[in-house]
Formats: sequence, C-alpha cells, structure tokens
Amino acid sequence: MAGQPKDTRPELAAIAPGNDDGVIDYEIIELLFFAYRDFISDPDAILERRGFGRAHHRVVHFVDREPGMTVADLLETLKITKQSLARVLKQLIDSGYIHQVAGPEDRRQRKLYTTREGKAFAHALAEPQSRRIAAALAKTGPGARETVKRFLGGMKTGSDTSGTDR
Amino acid sequence: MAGQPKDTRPELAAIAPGNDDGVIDYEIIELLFFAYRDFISDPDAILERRGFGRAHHRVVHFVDREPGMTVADLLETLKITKQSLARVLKQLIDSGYIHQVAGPEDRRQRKLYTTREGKAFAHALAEPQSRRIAAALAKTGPGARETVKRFLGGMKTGSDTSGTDR
DNA sequence: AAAATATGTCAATAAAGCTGACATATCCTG
DNA sequence: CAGGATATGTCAGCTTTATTGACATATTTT
Repeated sequence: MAGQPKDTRPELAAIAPGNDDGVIDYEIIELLFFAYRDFISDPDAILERRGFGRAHHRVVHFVDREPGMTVADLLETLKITKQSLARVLKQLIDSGYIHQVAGPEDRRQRKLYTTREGKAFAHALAEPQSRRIAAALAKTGPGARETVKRFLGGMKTGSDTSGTDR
Repeated sequence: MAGQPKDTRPELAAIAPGNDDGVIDYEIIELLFFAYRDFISDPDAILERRGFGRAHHRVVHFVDREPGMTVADLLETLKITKQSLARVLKQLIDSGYIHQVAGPEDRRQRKLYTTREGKAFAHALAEPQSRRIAAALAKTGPGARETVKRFLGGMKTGSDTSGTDR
C-alpha cells in the first residue's frame, strides 16, 4: 500500500487568498463542502416530491445495495439510533419500498430488502448523482477515477493504511 | 487540459457486489458519503464541547475566510434563510466570535468579521479537517491534490467547463 | 415622500436526530 | 427449564437546524 516513491515535499499547501493561517488547507475544505452540498441537492429534489427526506434516501440506498441487511447492520452503517431509524424505516415499509423478512437462522432479526418499487426508487435517486460524478470525472481527465477513489477512501476514518476497518 | 492519451473505455463502473444496476457509480457515491461523514465528524466533536453545531461552524468558517462579508453574502453562500442564520449568528456574536460593522458605503449592511477568538475558533475547527485531507492526499500519492481539486470543483453546480461561477 | 433594500425578529412548523424507558420475541446458557 | 442476553419495536419528550410568513427598522434610491 506504499509502492510509490516517497514525496518529501513539505505539504506545500497552496492556500487561497484572503487568509494566511498557513498550514490549513482551506481550499480543499471548501471544495468538499460545496461539492457535497450540490451532490446531495440532486436527490433532495426527488425526495421532496415524494415527501421523503435524506434519511429515507440513505436507508433505501443501503438496503438496496446490501440486500438482507439487518436493522442492526443499518444502524451501524448509518451511525444513528434505533429510534431515529424506526420512524424512517416504518414509512418506507408502509410505502412499499422496503420489506422485512425474519432471519432464517435467528428469527429475532429482520432482514431488509427493497421491493421492486424500492429498487426503482433507489435507482432514481442515484442516477443524477452518478451522472454528476461522471461529468466531474470526465472533466478532470483520464485516471481521475482511481485517484479520487483513493483519496475519498483515505478520508474515511479507520482507513489507516493498515487496511481492514471495523 | 488533455495532454494524455484519450481513455476510450466506456466508464467501466466497477460496481460493488450485491447489485447490478449497471451504469450507476455506486462506488464513488458511497465513498463520498463516508468521506464526508467522517470529514465532518472531526469539528463536530469540538463544536459540541462549546455548545455549538454545524451551522455555527459554517458561519465562522466563511466569515473568517471572507472578512467583511455581509449577511446577504452569507445567506447566498450557505443557501439558507435569513431566519435560520439569525439565531446562529446572534449566538456567535454574543459569544464574541463574530462582530458586525455597519457598511461604510451602505449603512444598512452589516459587514461581518471574526474576532481574535473567532479566528482561533475557526482555526481549531479547520485543523483536524486539514490534517485528514493531508493524510488522505499523502496516501493517495503525488499529484493527487490537483486531481482532487479538479474533481471536487467539477462536482459543484454551476461549474460547467465555462469556468467562472457566480 | 414613496419605494426598494438590508437586516432583524416573532411565531409556528418540520425533519431528523437524540435519550430514556419499556415491551416482545427469540436465542443462549447454566 | 429458568433466566439472562440480544434484536427489534415503540412511546414520550427534547434538541438542532432548517423552513415560511409577517412585520419592524434603518437606510438608500427614485
């Protein structure tokens, strides 16, 4: 995981104008803020029409991505409390986007799955985001995807070179 | 801007297991989600100790970065309403982190500045984020900074190649 | 003087999170 | 089998951050 030549340059920060705190990388901090704000705005518009919020988005997304997830898995992934999840999950189940199945081994568990409509919903939400990513990558140039993946992965807590998180 | 050989591969998405929606770039969607979640968790811890929230962070940050900003500027940047800003701004002023000065030209305006304490606060909040970014960039490899900047910039709405936003 | 603008503020509402407490069903252990 | 642990559900109340609507004040522009 460190196969490239060491870059010994002292983090030449390239601070934006107007401030000289030095060291602090305000440029990328702000870029991330705006990128994420707009990235999230695409699905927000769709969600609003259906009377849902971001919380619903996250739940549908992860259940769709990992079918058979348990409630506990979802809580772990989203890092929210059971009570917070409950309201949102209930609405999604009532709306017919997600259904539950008692665990085959452990019947206390509720395994979660997206319904056909849930899959379509998840897809509809992801599409504009994917489109935005593709456009940004294309504009950035070839090879951008790999670099961006590595960078974003490195921003995640618990990705400290040593690899396996959790 | 395109000095390298064209990459004609059809966006081979590299979808993660468990789903085959094709086309959708779930990998980067999720990477962004986790990256941002953890990126924001660093300052969150500091804010909590002082009884502030993310909203305060954003306000202190932008005022610190662009001294003399008006309230209208801030509303535009944050894309929130005046009433939402009011409470947060008031608390920051009362806490001595931000102060207002009537505009020299237009005295209806309130130009916003961080106090000495406000600057220190902004710096304290930005530091762990900057550190995280530096670590992620270093791990990604040389040249990552440029690529990441371009990508993140491209994710922002209204950055459609033509360049100058606003 | 009147209209427009920049800001402030009151009140009510909503979304999404939280804590605490407790109920149920199920599994595991002694 | 009894009792404890676990997975989930649910009730009640609270907090933060955002919203809309209405209106007040000061100032600038027309």
